[in-house]
Amino acid sequence: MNISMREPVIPGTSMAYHPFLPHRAPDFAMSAVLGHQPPFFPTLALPPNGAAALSLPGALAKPIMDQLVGAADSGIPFSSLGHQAAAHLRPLKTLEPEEEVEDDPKVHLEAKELWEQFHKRGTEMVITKSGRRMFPPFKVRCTGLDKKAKYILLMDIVAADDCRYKFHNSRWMVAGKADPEMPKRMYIHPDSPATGEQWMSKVVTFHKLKLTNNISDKHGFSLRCASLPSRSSLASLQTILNSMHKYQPRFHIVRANDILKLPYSTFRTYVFPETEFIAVTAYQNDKITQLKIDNNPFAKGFRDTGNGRREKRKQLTLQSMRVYDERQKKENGTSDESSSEQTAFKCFAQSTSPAVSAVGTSNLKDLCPSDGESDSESKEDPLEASDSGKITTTTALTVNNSSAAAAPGAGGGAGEAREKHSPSKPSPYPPDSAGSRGRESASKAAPDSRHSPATISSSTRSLAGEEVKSPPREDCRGLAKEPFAPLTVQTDSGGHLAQGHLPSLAFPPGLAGQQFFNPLGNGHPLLLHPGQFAMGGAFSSMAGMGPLLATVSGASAGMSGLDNTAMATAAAAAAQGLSGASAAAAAAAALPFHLQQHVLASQGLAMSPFGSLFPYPYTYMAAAAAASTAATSSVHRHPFLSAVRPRLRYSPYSVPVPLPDSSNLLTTAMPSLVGGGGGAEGKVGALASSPASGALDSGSELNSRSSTLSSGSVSLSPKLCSDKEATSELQNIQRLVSGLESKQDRARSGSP
DNA sequence: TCTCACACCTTTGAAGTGG
DNA sequence: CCACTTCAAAGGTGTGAGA
Repeated sequence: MNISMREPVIPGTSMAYHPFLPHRAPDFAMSAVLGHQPPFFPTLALPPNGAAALSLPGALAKPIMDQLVGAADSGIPFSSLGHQAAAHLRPLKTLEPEEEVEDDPKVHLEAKELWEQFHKRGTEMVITKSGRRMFPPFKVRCTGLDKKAKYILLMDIVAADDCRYKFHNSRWMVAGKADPEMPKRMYIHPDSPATGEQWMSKVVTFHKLKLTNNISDKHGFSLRCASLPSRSSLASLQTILNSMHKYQPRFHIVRANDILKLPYSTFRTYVFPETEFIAVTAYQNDKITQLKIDNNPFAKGFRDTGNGRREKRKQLTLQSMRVYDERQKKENGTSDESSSEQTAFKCFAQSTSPAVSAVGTSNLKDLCPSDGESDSESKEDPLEASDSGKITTTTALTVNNSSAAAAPGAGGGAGEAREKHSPSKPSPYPPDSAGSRGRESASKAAPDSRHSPATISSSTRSLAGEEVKSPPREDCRGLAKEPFAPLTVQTDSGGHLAQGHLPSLAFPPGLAGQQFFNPLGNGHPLLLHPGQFAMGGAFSSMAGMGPLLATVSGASAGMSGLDNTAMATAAAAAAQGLSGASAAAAAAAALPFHLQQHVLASQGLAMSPFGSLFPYPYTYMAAAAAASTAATSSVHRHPFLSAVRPRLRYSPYSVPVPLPDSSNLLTTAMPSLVGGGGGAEGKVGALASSPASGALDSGSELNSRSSTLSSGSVSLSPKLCSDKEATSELQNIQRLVSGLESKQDRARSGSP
């Protein structure tokens, strides 16, 4: 990246996009300057003091983008572009070789069985104003990464469908159309960027991510944050969800050595259908509650097996009943003592199950008839049962994978680390939090780090247990050994995003309109751990990235620039019941490419009701999203979970080239369907054994343990940074940025 | 349906202790 | 200086009452 901040400010750019303005978040988004679909339009949510550090010369964006878009549309060689545009093409071009290097990432969901158990019951995730963690925690293990290359790992949570749900008659039912979707945020793993080797050596966890329904939540660290967040808040960032709506977490791998390159990097997206959940403010399904209680160590106090509140309550009640019984006996000497006693016991036994064999345990038995051993383990240590015990044991029994167990080196190391940890104090998330403290048990984590041969193959299970038999899934059924397997999308080549073919993409009914196809086009802001901004390299390169990362400025042209056809399309889409986003996407799809960007950007910005936090709400998606959404008028998002894992490559760097039809895309997207098409999916089972079992905790010991991270972009773990240090870093950043700002101000005033 | 205070629990890190 | 233990604060849970 060789772009200098001394780039002259180009006039005519809306100040609203100036990132230095205090009333706006340091939002910057890279427009689809070259016709590709940026995986998302990131809005960095930053710690207050560091926010300015990401301030970028957004004012440059529009004119440059106009040049690029114009060139892309007209086929003008980039070399003929003005120096500004050309300057911004350089980094893109230099990235190409890196993107060309073939790696074959595979992602395996940790605690898969646990997730499946929850999923069978229609998992609920509690969301609160202050934010609640996900349980089970979202943890994955990566393989197939290029050991040397650096990757950024992200997670986000998107709506699974367009429905609102209600819990009625002990089951979740659709209760209408979804409420307007909350602005989404990308959660960047705090260890990002790290080498593939480092990622693969650990379990990547995102348990620090919290779910909230509080739209004024500040934990995205917007500019509006008035004070330096506490250390705890640094480590826990939140994403906003709607209660009673269904969501799907997604995991993204981006090969990039700098967070700032995210916008033009290739995204590989992995979706694990079993991680789908319904957000609730209070548990609706008792079974879910019990399952959580039985598995979440923090809820230990509610277990029937221990001395928790429930047990005490139960005992109290039991005691009072006994007293009552005795009184009855005295009053009525003819009563059957034993029977009355038993009656009382039966009553509780039925309602709450015996202490040792908890309800949850029995539930698990129902779910997993064969894992009696898990049960016993869970009794001994429910905590272990949650992640290591049950899951690991079950895994050992049911998952035919010895790769993890065959990783003695790493496992041994982890085991040593675990020795420090008191066995009586297991971590709730052994592979991560325990690992972060060097207590991880390899013997437990290793079996957990199984590979999923079916990881890349399609799932035969649809959401909510429905059996949606889409042809692709039928085709892949034979390949899928596991009921759940991640969907993968790789964003890469951008040809199909071009205007001409957009509406013609023939996605399977299930995929068309499926949000999954625009998953990264949602305009997710980025949730970054503050430590990730303590990157000298990042900031230095950031300066040059300004224009590219800057928003699609000048999008204020907005809808006024729409032609009638586009408007009609949008109106029609809206009339057909599409969401606003869909309608917008439809409109965009009907527009010339360069207009699409503007329209969408404009809408997104205009519609953002959340101020600085959400400059690019859902509608701020680009062409791919538009294509997928517009491809069908019937919103059928579900299918993306039931369909074959698509693997799309949206190259951020290529000029849009219309595809003849969708077959090309699908060929790439569904290698499992098109024989040999995809390679990655075809290599099921060919995974190398996972190295260590360890945790790449959000707290992240990665950086502290490893000195191999490049010095320029090492992300400091929040845990490792004291507040003082963080403050200092942020102040430095602020100074840096203030310098940039003054530069830019001068440039702006000096330009015509 | 949501919010809040609450009790119960784990995690975390600092302080203390001993070798 | 290191390893270990102890302790207290912080924070994660589901509960249940009330709005």
